[in-house]
Amino acid sequence: MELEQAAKQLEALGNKTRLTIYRDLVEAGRQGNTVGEINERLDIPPSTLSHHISKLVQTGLVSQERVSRSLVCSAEFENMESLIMFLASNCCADDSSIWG
Amino acid sequence: MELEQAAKQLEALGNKTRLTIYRDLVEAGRQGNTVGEINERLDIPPSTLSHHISKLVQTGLVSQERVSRSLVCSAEFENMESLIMFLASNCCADDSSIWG
DNA sequence: ACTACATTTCTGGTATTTTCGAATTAAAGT
DNA sequence: ACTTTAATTCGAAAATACCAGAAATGTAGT
Repeated sequence: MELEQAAKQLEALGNKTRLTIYRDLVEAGRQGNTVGEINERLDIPPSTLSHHISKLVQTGLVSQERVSRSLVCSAEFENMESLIMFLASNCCADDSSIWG
Repeated sequence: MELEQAAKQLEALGNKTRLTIYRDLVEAGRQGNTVGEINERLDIPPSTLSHHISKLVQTGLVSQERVSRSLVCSAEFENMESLIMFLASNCCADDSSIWG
């Protein structure tokens, strides 16, 4: 992964609200959650929520798929893994210390 | 690690300049780099650089120690590892897929 | 005390982010 | 076509981030 993309993903996660949203999606697993469900659970106004989700989608950490009237959001686990890999290989002293 | 602290650290790393600074410190290893060395290598104006480093220090990702007239900055590897652990355990589908 | 050096803090300007109500678009049922 | 539901986009305010020159601070040598 390139530094610039990593920085953008880190920035997207570097906000309490968005990190909470992302974690909620992780908990939901592959099947994801609709925007409405996230809204109900976390009590974030629709427009605010939409912007935050949009930021996560832009960076590839979350994907969206329309199912009838709802938009289902899912965590993109593979991209998160890539980000973690980036941090471990570029930002750690020695991989063995953490991967061992 | 708590969500709020993780968000702050992610935010600190979620900036191209700061992520570059941090990587530079990782490369320098335990012995670190003085602010002046970072300044020379990355060509960032002193005041700007100082602010960025300060943000990294605030979140615990970097530490500073005065050595004579210079300030030596070092990456706090253990805190970075904690952050990676947080991401892997709270923000990934299944640890086994990445730690295997 | 004076000078040089290393870095921070001050200051101010510009840009971006965050927030959220209101208006709008999209989809589905009646 | 009309209504309801689901979510986005618009618009505008407040807060925060970013940048960098100038001034101040701390440290060491003369």
